[in-house]
Amino acid sequence: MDIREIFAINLRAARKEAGLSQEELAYRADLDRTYISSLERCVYAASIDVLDGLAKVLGVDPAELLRRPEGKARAASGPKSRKGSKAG
Amino acid sequence: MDIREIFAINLRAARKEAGLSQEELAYRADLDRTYISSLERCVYAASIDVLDGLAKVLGVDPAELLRRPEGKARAASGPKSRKGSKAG
DNA sequence: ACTCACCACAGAGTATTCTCTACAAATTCA
DNA sequence: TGAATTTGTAGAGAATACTCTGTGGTGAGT
Repeated sequence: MDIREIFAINLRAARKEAGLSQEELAYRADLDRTYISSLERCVYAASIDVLDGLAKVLGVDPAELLRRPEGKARAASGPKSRKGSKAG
Repeated sequence: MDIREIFAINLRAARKEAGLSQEELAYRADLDRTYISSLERCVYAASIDVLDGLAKVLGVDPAELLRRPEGKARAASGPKSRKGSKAG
């Protein structure tokens, strides 16, 4: 599990915990909405300045956002083809 | 205390702890020597990829490098004017 | 004085992050 | 089904991280 993924997972979790949309978080952290989206999809490696800004808004410690999730969530690696069971 | 400073302090401490020079650390982490120097002087905001690479080489947790030093270190702020008016 | 190892610092170039605009899929609500 | 909200994604440009090269300063050992 790479550091971007750890960060992405923690970021999304903390964001939801705070009850914020990507847009609202972006606004408060003075960042772009699409960039938040990218971070949660591991597109970029955020700088520690960005990390710090997000942590402040989310009310967590910066180091917390890089902490590898304990349960380790091996299953979360790939959403396989979830399209099949649509049955609609 | 800004996040770059926290990182700089922790990086330098971990590096010395590991008994490495900036050059040796740079080599092992596949980074440039002058860049390591810059990071320890808060010139740049490292990306989390770099942070992760350095943490691996130094044998510490990535989150550890962002952990605010306990205690304080308020005194270490500035090397006063050590120039001594050299005058050409 | 000389060498050696280590570090600060600057300038220019390359690579990557981050912003902005725009469109579309997914989700929620009525 | 339809409207509002949220998120994914793409492309182009501005900002900044990161590399490479070179200069100089400091302290230890000879």
